[in-house]
Amino acid sequence: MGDKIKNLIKDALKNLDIEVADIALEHPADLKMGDYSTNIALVIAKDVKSNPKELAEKIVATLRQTVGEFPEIQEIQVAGAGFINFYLSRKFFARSVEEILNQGYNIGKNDVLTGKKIMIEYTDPNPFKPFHIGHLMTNAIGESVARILAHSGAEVSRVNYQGDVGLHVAKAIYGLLKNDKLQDKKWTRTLQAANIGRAYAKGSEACENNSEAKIEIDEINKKIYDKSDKKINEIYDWGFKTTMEAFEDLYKILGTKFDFYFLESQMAPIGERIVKDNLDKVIDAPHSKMIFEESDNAIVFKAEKYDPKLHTRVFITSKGLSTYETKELGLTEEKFKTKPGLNLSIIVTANEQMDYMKVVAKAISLINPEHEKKMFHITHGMMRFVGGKMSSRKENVITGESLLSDVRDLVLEKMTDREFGNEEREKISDDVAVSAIKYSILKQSTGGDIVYDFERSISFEGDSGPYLQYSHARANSILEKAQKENILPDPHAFGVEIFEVEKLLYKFGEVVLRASKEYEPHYIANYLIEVARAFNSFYGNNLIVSKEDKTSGYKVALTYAVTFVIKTGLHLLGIVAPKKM
RNA sequence: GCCCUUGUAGUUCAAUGGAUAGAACGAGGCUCUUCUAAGGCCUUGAUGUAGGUUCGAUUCCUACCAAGGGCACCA
Repeated sequence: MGDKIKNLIKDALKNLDIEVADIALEHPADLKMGDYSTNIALVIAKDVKSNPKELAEKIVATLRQTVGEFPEIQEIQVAGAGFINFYLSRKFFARSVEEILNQGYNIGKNDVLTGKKIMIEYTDPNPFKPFHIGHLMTNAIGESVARILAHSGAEVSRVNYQGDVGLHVAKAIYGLLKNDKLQDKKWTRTLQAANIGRAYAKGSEACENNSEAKIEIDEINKKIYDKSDKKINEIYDWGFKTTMEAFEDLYKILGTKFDFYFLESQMAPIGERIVKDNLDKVIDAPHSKMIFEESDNAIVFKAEKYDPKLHTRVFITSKGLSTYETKELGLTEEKFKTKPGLNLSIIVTANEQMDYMKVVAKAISLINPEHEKKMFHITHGMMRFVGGKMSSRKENVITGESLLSDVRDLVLEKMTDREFGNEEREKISDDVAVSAIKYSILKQSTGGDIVYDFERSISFEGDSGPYLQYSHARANSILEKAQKENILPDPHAFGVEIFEVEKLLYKFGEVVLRASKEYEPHYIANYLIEVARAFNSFYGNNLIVSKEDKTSGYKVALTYAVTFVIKTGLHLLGIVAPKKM
């Protein structure tokens, strides 16, 4: 529709002997100001030496001569400083409702990424450490972006990258060795994993405050690498399996299914090979710059030579161990190998990793420019909470599991007066809890920090995930009633009134497209709230299912369209929309 | 010190260079013998400071102020 209006304006301008390169057409923020709006008169007024308002009137007069051929357009008006507003017709909205019914859950799809292979890495919790709400944040964003890109036609692979070796594992094993109770196998997988997380916190604390413990932890670390100690090997195998499986349990509830797992220990030798192949290699000869060079017995990359905003980072330590940066080189290569023909490799992390990711990216651009061009880093803000910084090294960490169960309890409390089977009740409480948490993360743009507020994140009112689910469930309940009363959806049985919710529904595809181009789920979250609000208002002011009402079939059709849009939109946020709640 | 984020109602967040800066929470009032009140309706309140570009700036540029993060062997 937008293109049609643009062409219409172009033709009108041509009639007035005005040529323009591009016409900005937008949806006014306020529905009273029309469905589409252009500022073209304001933009070109100066060039054609005219007053914007008069020019707008002139353009509108010309537009009106041809607009009769377009039954979708009801009215064109000049408003404000010289805006031209287009009001769409009753027929247009009815047609858009019909279109949504035809598309069903395919609504909002586009094909800008059709044929593209995209890999997206997110979540990345480390075995032996707690899965905390920071991981929940990365998971929510990554999963949502993955689904949005798939809705734009991309072939998406989900990837998880995890630190299976390193000091954190040694700390956890130290904590376990010092406290047998934390190794108890009689608990559920989830509780065992929580104990391992506790052991990590204890080991970490000991490492900071006790020099003997630090030496012991270093010993353990060596033994983990060379696998020389049977007892440690046993604990390692159990701890690795237990924490990894506990993560899987959580992914199931969260609605994530990874296609590939990469482990740091496996990436290290691949990265080391790349570093060694490029050691002292001179590139960009006139300036005799090198990629990797030796400095203080370590192998480093002096990125500031290429970009003054970057800095030097160590890739291989003086002890010969590869750092995160080197493993990242290996990981990048592995990703492209795993998925031949990969067009885009996305990584989602907190923004504290931004600067060194840039250094790594610079190194890759020198080694393999083709890969670097296909990489994209989505950074999100830090999850912080009232009362200080959260750290899994201390025990003031909120784990994903504990947060979920707290929210679930509140949901169950709220559901006591509704009738459900036990299994159904469990499933719905999971879905609503996940929705409360994910929505509180996804409703804001990904750049900034999130101040974590327990009360707020579990809110079921207003601007929340459960509000969206509730709106969807209510709509479904109406559809059930309509079915019982044998009122079929009929997109042609409309009356004169145009409901606000109709004016929102047809924009869904544009919102998905924008979210997909900018990797920003919050556009969808905000849009869905608007739709839900408009629907709830419609619901409150209209009797939808009614034998006496000749337009009831249309209202039912509209309600169907709302469920398709909300359910599909929630899916793109990684949230399930239950039929009842 | 240098680099990167971010500064919007009391609070948490929106606003593809546009019109009267939107929500939600909070506070106050109304609303369920019609389809789920986790709802609806009404009232209340904000662009860090100083310049610049522009017909028009929350948005772009510069400086300053404030918060957070990063800057060599942790990830």
